[in-house]
Amino acid sequence: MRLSKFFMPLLRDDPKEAEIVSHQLMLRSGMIRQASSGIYSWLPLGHKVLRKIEQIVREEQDKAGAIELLMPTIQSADLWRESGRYDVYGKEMLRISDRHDRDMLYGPTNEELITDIFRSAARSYRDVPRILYHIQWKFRDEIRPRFGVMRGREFLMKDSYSFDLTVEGARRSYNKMFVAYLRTFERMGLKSIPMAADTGPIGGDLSHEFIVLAETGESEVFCHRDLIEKTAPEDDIDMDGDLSPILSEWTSKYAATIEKHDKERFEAEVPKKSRISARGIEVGHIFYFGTKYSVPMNCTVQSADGQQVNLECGSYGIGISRLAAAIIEASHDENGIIWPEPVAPFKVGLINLKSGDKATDNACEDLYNRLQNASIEILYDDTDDRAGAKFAAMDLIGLPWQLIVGPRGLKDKLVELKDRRTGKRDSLSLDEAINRLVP
RNA sequence: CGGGGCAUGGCGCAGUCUGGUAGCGCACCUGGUUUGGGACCAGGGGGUCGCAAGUUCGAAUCUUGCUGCCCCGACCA
Repeated sequence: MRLSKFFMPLLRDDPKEAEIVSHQLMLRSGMIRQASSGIYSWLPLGHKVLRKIEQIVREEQDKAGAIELLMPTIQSADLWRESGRYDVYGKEMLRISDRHDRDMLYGPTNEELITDIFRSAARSYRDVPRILYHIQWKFRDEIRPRFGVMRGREFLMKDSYSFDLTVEGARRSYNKMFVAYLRTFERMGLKSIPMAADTGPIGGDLSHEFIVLAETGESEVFCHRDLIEKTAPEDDIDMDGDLSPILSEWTSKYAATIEKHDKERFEAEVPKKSRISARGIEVGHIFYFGTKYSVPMNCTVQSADGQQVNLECGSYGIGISRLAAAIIEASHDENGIIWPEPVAPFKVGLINLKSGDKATDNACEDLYNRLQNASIEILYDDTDDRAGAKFAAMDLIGLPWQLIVGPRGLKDKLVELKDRRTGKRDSLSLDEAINRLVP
């Protein structure tokens, strides 16, 4: 993409409404624009990041055997009356009526809808287990939206729902999602730590929050140092095998958010040098809730011995739009964003230091074409801004690599490759630069 | 929802107290000089001062009502 043809409105100053760094940087880098309180448009740069995150989540769900579908944003109130949640949910639920005065709502979550879908299709124990998921926008009319997309009213979520015949089966589904989540966040360059959590209004008795550590995170968390140093299971893990050892490995050490923190237990269980107290952001939440919806909504299958059995269920969320902000909170410096490569909107920013200079233009065009042909995502700053402005803009938007081309280096047939994270620059020939960028 | 604050060009702000017909920096356009970390000079374009009613010869400024947005708290992926 040529910057001169792209749509990326940068701001030099922080808009005054932005309080936290991810919100400031998302606005300044032209990723998002506020439409109204807690509701955002995703501009091209932000949209690319959102899609990258979404795709990683999708791949890890698929790998765990979950099956993608898509449910609507607008739901009928009838299903919610059936589960009993219509009157319980409160003002967070955006209630609307259609032209026939039917009660509708913009879905804050989808347990009712998926249960309705599943009960109408599943007849036999052979139809389970299944994990179904979708990636869809949700709306919760928060009393006070804040921090940009970190706590918006409209947000993009991945939601999975598991259906099993038995409690043991439901635990296996839960374990799959648990492991999938570890891998998902690690692929995005994040350190996530599963922490025991309240089950909240959804109910149930087994639940973990996945917390990403970030200095500017919103909640205070406490955990054993070993958990920070742990890495997620490898790519070759058998998701259909017994995952419970991994679960115990990750849940046997102390980890709690401030809400669940037990200071005495923390100090009793964890040696002083291993105690971590930090800040974090909740990016995922998994629940096992048994028959909470399958009983009132009569979601059953027939078992091998001929009985009608209510299914054992769980739900598993990942805040996709929130992750974009969480990644920035965890990865930035005073100059701007530092994208981990797997979620970067482009891999490389090509900086032409002297547009209009023939040798420089030619070298840039050559690099641009060759990298494009190698399927490298590249943003070419071909504008006639001054060098300093281009450096500042490229640092702000945080592409992992900057390829810097100017007359000074070209005299010796060299260009510079700068690593955004470390700031390290290497002078290389054009061919070497390309070899470094093409895997 | 309780408490506090803000609303003036794309962004950041001054002007409001003390009423006289709108200004600054950045950004944008034109020309020139520049050109490796947010250049300089000159000349331009862009604003029903959130909305409505009122007071007044005259309202960004005073009064009343409304709306939107932000911050703290309670709540939350």
